[in-house]
Amino acid sequence: MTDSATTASVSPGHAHRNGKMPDPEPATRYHHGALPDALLSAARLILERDGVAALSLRAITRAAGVSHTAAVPHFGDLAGLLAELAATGMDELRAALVAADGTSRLIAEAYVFYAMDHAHMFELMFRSDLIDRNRPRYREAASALFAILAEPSHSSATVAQEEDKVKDGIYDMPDAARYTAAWGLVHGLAVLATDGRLDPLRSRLKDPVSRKELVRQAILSVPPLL
Amino acid sequence: MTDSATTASVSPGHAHRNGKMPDPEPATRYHHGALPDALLSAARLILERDGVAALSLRAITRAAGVSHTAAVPHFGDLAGLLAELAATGMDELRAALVAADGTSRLIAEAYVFYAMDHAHMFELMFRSDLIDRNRPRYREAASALFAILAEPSHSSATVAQEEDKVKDGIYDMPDAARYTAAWGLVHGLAVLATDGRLDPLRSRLKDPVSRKELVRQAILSVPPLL
DNA sequence: CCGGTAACTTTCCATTGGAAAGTTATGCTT
DNA sequence: AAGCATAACTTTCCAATGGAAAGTTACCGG
Repeated sequence: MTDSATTASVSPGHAHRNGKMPDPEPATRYHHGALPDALLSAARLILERDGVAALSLRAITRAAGVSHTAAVPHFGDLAGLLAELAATGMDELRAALVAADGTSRLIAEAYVFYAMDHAHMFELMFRSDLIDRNRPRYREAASALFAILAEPSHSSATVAQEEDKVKDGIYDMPDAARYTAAWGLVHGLAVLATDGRLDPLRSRLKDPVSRKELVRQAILSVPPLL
Repeated sequence: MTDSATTASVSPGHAHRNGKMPDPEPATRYHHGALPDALLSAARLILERDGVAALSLRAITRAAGVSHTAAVPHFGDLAGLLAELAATGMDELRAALVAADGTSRLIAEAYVFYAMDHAHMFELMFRSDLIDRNRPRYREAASALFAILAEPSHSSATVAQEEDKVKDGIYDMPDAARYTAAWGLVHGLAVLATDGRLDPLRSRLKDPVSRKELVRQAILSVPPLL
């Protein structure tokens, strides 16, 4: 087969910069109008359905109904496109952490659970060999994510104390060490869990529990770090 | 270019099953005699020099001076070969942990430092999309590695107590949670550090330190888990 | 000595990302 | 309102990949 199965054809969407409608419904048109979004949607679809390995330039463009080089003007190359997609994942993870507002343990849980609930996206987000980490969009999303983890407002100290500490975004070692440990813990748990690395242990459990429960207990076994 | 640069030609090695020397030095011979080892050596060379992305079947076989399908009889496919290579990495990491015998913090440090000192190998070891995790050699190496982390002998309890606990390799939840957290922490730190994810934070440090120092402080900021 | 089989090589193919060059439409300028 | 620069695409081409298939070579047990 040449394509067929993977052809999900993401619709154009129409959003010309000016309000002018370009044409009612010309089955296929040369200038797509909203290709970047269409490509990202198509890529997301493929990612969620078939995993990162299926994210080929050709599969994505095929799903969007364009030629396999059509992404170049917008994203440069595949790594550029995937970086933009990964950036949306970063945003979502960040939103999940913000939503889990509360104790540092709930934030930690939110990090790992997001990864488990969006394993493919999470993998893409940290596959440095696949994405162009220098894309501004990605850089900012990534740093905004870390900012949540390094936000001292979760701690027990007063607001005034903490606002003082974070001045100019400069950290002192005790804080940096704790943020690093916290990120390391949740990221490691996320990676191990989504990769099935915890299952051998889980199957040797006296009374078995779900992946998430094991992760939760693991987080609880560590005193709050933030 | 077709090859040249990547041609590192790993020497045959000679180890015919019987003691009989097959031929003094016939520049090239059809039956290599020790292809599996030669391929693994070549792969290791390429991995350490150029990273996992360079680990193509063709590059490896080229470096070993054989045709690009010569690995099939021995390893099945590329994922099989890489799994064997990754297994040796698992063994080395395990050895490093054993050598770091002592407090659980030193073991944790050894885990992360091995990853940082052998970043490419460490990446391969956990790239489930590249390796055939079902290969017995890999499975055993991986489980042996975890066994070190889950070895209660690092704790403060008596030998008798612990030997009792680990009976039949069945864990109860409190232990499992601690082992999971410990592995998560060191693995996460290893992944983040080797991927350069800690550098943005590091550059915002009041008084900068090396990657390793940051990692060490991070580990120290967490109470011993094992 | 000979036949079976494992260890290789050669050839072939589908798939990939990207470069290069051609085509089409858009919108800015006058 | 016309036309022209240019951005958004398509087509074609290429080198590289992993693996299947079929052909060769050499070892090894009888």
